[in-house]
Amino acid sequence: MGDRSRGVTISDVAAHAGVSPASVSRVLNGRASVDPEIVRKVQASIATLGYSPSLVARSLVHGRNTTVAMVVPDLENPLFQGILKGLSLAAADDGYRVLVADTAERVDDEEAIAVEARQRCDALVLCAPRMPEAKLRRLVERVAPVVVVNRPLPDLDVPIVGVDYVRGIRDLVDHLVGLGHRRLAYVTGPETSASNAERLRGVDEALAMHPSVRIERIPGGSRPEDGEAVAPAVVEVHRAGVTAVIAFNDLVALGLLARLRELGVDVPGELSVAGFDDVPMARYATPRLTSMSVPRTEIGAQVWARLRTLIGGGPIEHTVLYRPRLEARESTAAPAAVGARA
Amino acid sequence: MGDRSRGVTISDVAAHAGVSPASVSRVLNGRASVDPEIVRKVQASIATLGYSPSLVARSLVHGRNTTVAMVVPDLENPLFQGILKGLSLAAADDGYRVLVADTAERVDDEEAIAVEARQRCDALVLCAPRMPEAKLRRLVERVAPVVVVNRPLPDLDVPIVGVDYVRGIRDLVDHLVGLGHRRLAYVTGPETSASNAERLRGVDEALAMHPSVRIERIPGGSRPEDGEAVAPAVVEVHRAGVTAVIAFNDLVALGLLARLRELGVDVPGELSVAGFDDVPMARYATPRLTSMSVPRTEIGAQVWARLRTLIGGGPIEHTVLYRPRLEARESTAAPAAVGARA
DNA sequence: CTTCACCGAGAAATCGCTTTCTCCATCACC
DNA sequence: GGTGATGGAGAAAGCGATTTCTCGGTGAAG
Repeated sequence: MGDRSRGVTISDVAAHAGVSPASVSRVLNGRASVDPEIVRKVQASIATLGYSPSLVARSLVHGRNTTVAMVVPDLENPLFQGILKGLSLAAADDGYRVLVADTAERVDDEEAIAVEARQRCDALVLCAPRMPEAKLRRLVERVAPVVVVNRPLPDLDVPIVGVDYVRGIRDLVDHLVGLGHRRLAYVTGPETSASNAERLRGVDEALAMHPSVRIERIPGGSRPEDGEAVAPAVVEVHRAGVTAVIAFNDLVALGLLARLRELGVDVPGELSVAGFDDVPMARYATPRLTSMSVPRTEIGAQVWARLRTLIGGGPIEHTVLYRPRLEARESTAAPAAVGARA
Repeated sequence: MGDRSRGVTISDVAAHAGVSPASVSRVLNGRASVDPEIVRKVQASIATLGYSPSLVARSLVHGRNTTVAMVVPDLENPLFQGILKGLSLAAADDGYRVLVADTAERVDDEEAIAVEARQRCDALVLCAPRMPEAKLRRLVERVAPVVVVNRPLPDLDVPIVGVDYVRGIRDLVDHLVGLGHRRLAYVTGPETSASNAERLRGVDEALAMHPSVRIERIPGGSRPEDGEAVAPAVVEVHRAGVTAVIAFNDLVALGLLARLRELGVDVPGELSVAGFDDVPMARYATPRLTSMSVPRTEIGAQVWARLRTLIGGGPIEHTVLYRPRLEARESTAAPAAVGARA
């Protein structure tokens, strides 16, 4: 590991400088006052020998790694990328590094991967949108300290940082209703996805608040391909009177948009389309995609803040949910002047 | 670290099972034959105590971590994400984990970050497209074993995995020329970027092969914003006769595409646009973006293969360059029926 | 029946560092 | 000038595993 200097150890330095290893350690860590002469000699020896201390040995003594792990279902998802980036940068400021563990969407392996990752680190960040809740609860206890992302876990002592999907969907529906839409459709995410469940709650709440509105559900997915695949179904509901579609996320929305264009559906002229997450590409889509913006890197930074507290023996901080912000762009507009009532 | 079970050590297990720590270790690692009765007892004790061995202690003994680090300038870049993903999955198959170090494009910190990351790991993957070559060469020697991504470093003993940008650009130009274009433009990447330099070489070689072709250079960048910003300049050269544009990468191309649409330029009717990298979103752009596909995750896997060899004390394997594959989509087409000669 | 090779299990050394403990010397103060 | 407080440096004890070394016991061979 730190062995790039071919195994020169603290004892080598000590010998070379004619002092004890303890003194070298003191010089290294500045923990106690040391004779300036010794400091000088030790530093000289360190330079000469090209010594650099073994972090592993240090870790063994201190019982910590200054490393945390983040478990994600799919590194190619822009949301997780953003969180990883924010986490990684924030952690770096405190001298911590982040290890990534991509579970490649294999839900069954998630637990084992998380436990293994935890072994190597001081703490864990868990993004496991598909893991069954009971399993997740057990896991969380095993791997503490841990911060959970985007999973509500009521009554469990674990810090959670997430997105208020319920509110986000409500706000998005409000936006569309405000534009005059009364018949909407929601292209669902993966069935087992917790954040999809949240979004569905948002749909329900929105329906409760807008009695005159109807929202169809169309089984979708989480990737652009899913968006493409669902396009015919969307066209169908559109024919039946739906004037606006909310996709599970931007990836789906972008796929959908591409396919709709090919199917000759004018967005937003005939049909409004909105996504969720506001991925970087959303604003470069054609038309520029209306989306609910989620502060990805900020979430990552917040996760780190929670984790750091935990590692330092601090209290389990409160759950924090970020409220997505509407980014109204070109893909949503008032419905064509047909009967606006359903 | 593995301390989730509150510091139960191998000695605790040994005591509980009434055997020596050495035996517990043997049972754990299956290195030698052990009395079945002891095995049973030890396993029982392990289960009872919820013991799990400290990876750090192991690392200290073995002198390795089973962890490698990847240094990237920007985790939000789809290319690096793909490589990270491929690397991470391939490494996981061999029981290795990947630590990420995002340098946030701060070229000056790259060296320090790399060295620090290397301390924690058995090996390094270096993506440093902007680092001055001399500096990179020095660094590479310090942090070995290391694999370098996307940087040609002639005569240096280091495995390199990369993309043949030169060839890629040539092929892309061929594609455009084949469509009938004679006057092209290349929107450059960051000035200090090594892969931009490669692309420029590709441009030169292409020019040499097509004497009748002219290629303007337009200073650009590497992000969608840069693509948007450069749009007016592109329009200008278009007015002057350019019929096809190659962007440094897809992100730039996508930004450009969005802006061109707003400027009323028909792609590919009036102007063909091509990107590079074939990011996931390329095929969902409007029009679907022609690009040079780069096997991102495959590169990551290949990087791991090289790294593993190196870690195992194997030879420095040869440089491997992936030749990008043309993904001809809708954004490129034959030029409008004006004079096809420049 | 004795001797030797072999095998399995515990004791102990080791990995490279930090930290406590111990000791010696210096200083201040009475 | 003697004594206690102080401080700085080395010795040694961990941290938690692995691995070598050592030794006692068993089985086979002479």
